[in-house]
Amino acid sequence: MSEAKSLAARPYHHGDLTRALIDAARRLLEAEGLSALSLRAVAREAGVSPAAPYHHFKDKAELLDAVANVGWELLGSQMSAAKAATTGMQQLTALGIAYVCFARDNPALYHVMYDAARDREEGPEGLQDNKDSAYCMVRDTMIENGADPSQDTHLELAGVAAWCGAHGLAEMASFKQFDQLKKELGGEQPFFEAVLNHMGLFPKPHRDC
Amino acid sequence: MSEAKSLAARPYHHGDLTRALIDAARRLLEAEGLSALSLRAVAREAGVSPAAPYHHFKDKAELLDAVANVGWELLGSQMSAAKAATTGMQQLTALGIAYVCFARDNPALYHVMYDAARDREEGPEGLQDNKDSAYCMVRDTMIENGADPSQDTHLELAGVAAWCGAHGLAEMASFKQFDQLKKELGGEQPFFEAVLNHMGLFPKPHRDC
DNA sequence: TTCTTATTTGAACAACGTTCAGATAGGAAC
DNA sequence: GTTCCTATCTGAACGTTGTTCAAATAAGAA
Repeated sequence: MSEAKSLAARPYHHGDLTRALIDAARRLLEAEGLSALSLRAVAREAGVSPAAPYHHFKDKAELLDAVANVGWELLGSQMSAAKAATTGMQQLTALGIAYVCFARDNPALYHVMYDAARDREEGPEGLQDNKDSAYCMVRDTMIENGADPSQDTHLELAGVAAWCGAHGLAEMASFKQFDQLKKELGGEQPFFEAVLNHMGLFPKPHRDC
Repeated sequence: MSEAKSLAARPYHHGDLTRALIDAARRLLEAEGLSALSLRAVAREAGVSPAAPYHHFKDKAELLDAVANVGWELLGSQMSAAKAATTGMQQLTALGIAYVCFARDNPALYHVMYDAARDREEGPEGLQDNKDSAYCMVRDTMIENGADPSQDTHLELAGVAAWCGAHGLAEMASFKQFDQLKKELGGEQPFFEAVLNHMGLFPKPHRDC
């Protein structure tokens, strides 16, 4: 794990340090966790001096923003793949499972994605405009499967509920307190599915019961 | 905002520095946010030297654990009050709303409560055993309102879904992306209520539709 | 080739978490 | 009341962090 040694005789000008820094940050993030992610460590990992990153990012926060964006793209592509592999109503389940599995497999990255969002008090950046965004994909899939697009408020509510529910589950899925329940339900994925089903992931097909 | 000046002639031995440090930390947390919360700043705020806290807490993390515990107690008491002020099925709604409002009113404290939990990879500490805990209160209220305690797995699932949903909503409620929807629904509390209703906060009264 | 500009470095600063020897004081034993 | 013990607190120190800045270096345009 170090770009520094493998490219020992690196030229003075790096070429694409911006990218290299983001990659180094992601490597450290998964290997050592968020608390060990210092700007200096990222520079070290990329094989440059502590001051070098400041010509590519204004801040440590700005580097983390860039990392977060990579995370959103990765999440989007994984959800997209999950949707493509299923049909009909099951697509919504597949999207939810893919979301939670992403968080389980990239816990530190997932944390960074929401930290960046919380600090600037908006939602995550390219999450509503971008067509491949997680949020829009859920919305589109709901419409494709019979939700009524003219009932705008209700549809949006369903989307928000699904988003909140998936996020809550994603953040708590690793708590040991759920181990027993997971076992009873036959594993982690059935647990995810059961919890998501219990929440408003799916638009109600008929009027209230 | 400083214990230091108001008690200028403090004796060499503080009396209850443990408590004073926790209080100072909470004050700084709400005033300056989590990122500004250094151990040195807490010591400064309490009017002692940077080394003093180490005779009361092993770590910065241990101090934050103590702050988190205060937070869980506070949350429990607010939810308890919300439950006492309502009856029947509305108690569940009231519990959910109280939970989300607590997070809205104490964002930094709420963040610390879950950070401490995530770092040690269990759920929050006194959350399942403690009778006044948020989780047990929801469970009890569900049973009091007709949920079947013999269907253990299903009941627990409902509790977990409610917990995840409320947490997700609590963390995202401040995102600007929801401002429009809040307005359409007539304010923040109706928004909370609508989202929580959409999720599995309430056990389904009849068999599936 | 020379000039301009974008990168990169090394040294520096303040702030942080943490440790440790020494100073101080409250309480127990005499 | 004096002596001793021990918990508490301080001051100074160490290594690390985020960030800034002048000076060094290289790449590309003139």
